[in-house]
Amino acid sequence: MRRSRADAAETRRKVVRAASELLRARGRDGVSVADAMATAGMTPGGFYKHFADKDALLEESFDSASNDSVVRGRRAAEAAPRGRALRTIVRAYLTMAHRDDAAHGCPLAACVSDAPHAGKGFRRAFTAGILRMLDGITEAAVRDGRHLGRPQAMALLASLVGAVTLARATDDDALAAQLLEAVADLW
Amino acid sequence: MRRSRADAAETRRKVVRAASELLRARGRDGVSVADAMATAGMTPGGFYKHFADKDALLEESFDSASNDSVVRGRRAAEAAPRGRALRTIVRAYLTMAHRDDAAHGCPLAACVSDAPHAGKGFRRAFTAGILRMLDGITEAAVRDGRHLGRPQAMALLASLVGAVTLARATDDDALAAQLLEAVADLW
DNA sequence: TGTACATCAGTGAACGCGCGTTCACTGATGTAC
DNA sequence: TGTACATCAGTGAACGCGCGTTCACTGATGTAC
Repeated sequence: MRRSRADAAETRRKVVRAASELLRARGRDGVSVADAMATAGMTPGGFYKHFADKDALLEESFDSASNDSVVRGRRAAEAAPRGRALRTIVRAYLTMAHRDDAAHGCPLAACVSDAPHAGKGFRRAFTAGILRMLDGITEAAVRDGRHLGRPQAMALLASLVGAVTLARATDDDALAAQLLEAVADLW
Repeated sequence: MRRSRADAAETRRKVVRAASELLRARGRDGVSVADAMATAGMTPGGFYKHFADKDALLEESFDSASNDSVVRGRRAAEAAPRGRALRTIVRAYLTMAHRDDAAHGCPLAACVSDAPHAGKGFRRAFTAGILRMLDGITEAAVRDGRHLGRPQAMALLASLVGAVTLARATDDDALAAQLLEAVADLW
C-alpha cells in the first residue's frame, strides 16, 4: 500500500545503506536486488519505484560509501594528536580490523577489481572516489603543517589500497598482517 | 568421439589458457564454462571430462597465470641492463600497456578483489601467487647486488598492485597514468 | 474541516535469460589376445 | 601384425536454479473542491 513521502525517502535510504554494505562485503556480483531489498526489510517488487535498475543502485551505493568513508577519515584526522593526522588515518586504514570489516570500510579497496568490468556510471563514481581520497590525504597532511604533493598522495593511496586488498585476498592471516605492517612502516 | 591422449592433453591446456586469459580480462564472475570452452574451440559438454567443476578450472587457471607472470618477470630481469633488474620489472609493471592488457598481465592485480569471495582453493592459489611475486622481487634485487628485506618487498608489491588496479578502475586515463608514474617514482 | 478521488509505495507471483551441470550418444583410440 | 572389443574425449540438448525485471493488485496518502 502507499506510504508517506517521508517513509518512502527513509525506505530509499535504507536500501542504499544495505546495498552499500553488501557491495563492499561481497563485491558487485555478490549483491542481488532481492538481497538488498530483503536486508532493508522489503520485498523485491518495490525496488523499481526507487531506482531505474540495479546499476543505478550500485552507483549510488558506491558514492554513498565513498562519502561516508572520507567523512570518517576526516573525523579521525581531527581527533588525532597534534601533527599526527595523516599518520593516524594511514594506521587506521592498515589494520586487521579494516581488513576484516569490508562492509564498513573503504569502497575503493572493496570494489577496485569490480570497477573495470562495470559500466560508465560506476567507473565515474569510482574516479570521484579516488579524487575524494586524494583530497582527504592532502587535507590531513596540511593539518599536520606539511605539504604532500599530488604524486606522493597517489603513491600513498596506491600502497594503502594494494595492502588491504592483498591482505583480504590471502588466506594466510600472518602474511596479511605483515603486508599491512610493511606499508605502514613505509610512511 | 574419442581423441588420442596427446590431443586430450592439448585440449586441456587450451582450456586452461583460455580460462586464464578470460579470468584476468573479466574477473571470476566474468568467466563462463561455455565461454572458456568455446574460446578453446570446444562445446561445453566436454568440460567435465577434464575438470571436477568450474572452481577447479579457475584455480588451475590462476596458478598457471601466476607462473607465467613470474617467469616473464624473471626473463625481463635477466635481459635488463646491469644493476637495473628490479627497476626494469617495476617500470614494466607500471605501464599503461600492462593496465590495458589485463588478459596477459599480473593475475594478482586482475583477481585481487575476487579472491576474498572465492573458495578455499582459489585463495590458497592466490597466496602462493603473492609469495612467488615476493620471491621474484627479492631475486631481482639480489641480481642487482643489493638486499631487499621482506617488508620492503611487500610494500613494493602492495604499491604495484594498488597502482595498476586503481589505474584500471578509473575512467580517467590521465589520472591512471599519473597513478602509475607516482608509484614508479617512489622506488 | 470534510469528502471523493487520484496517486503511488509496496506486495508477491511470474517471466525470460544465462549459467553450471548432467546425460545419452558417437566413433576414434587403446588394449587384450 | 591383425582383430574384436572396451574405453572414453567430445557433442549438443536438456535440466534446474538464481537473478533482474515486469506486472496486476492493494490500500494508505495526498489533493482538489
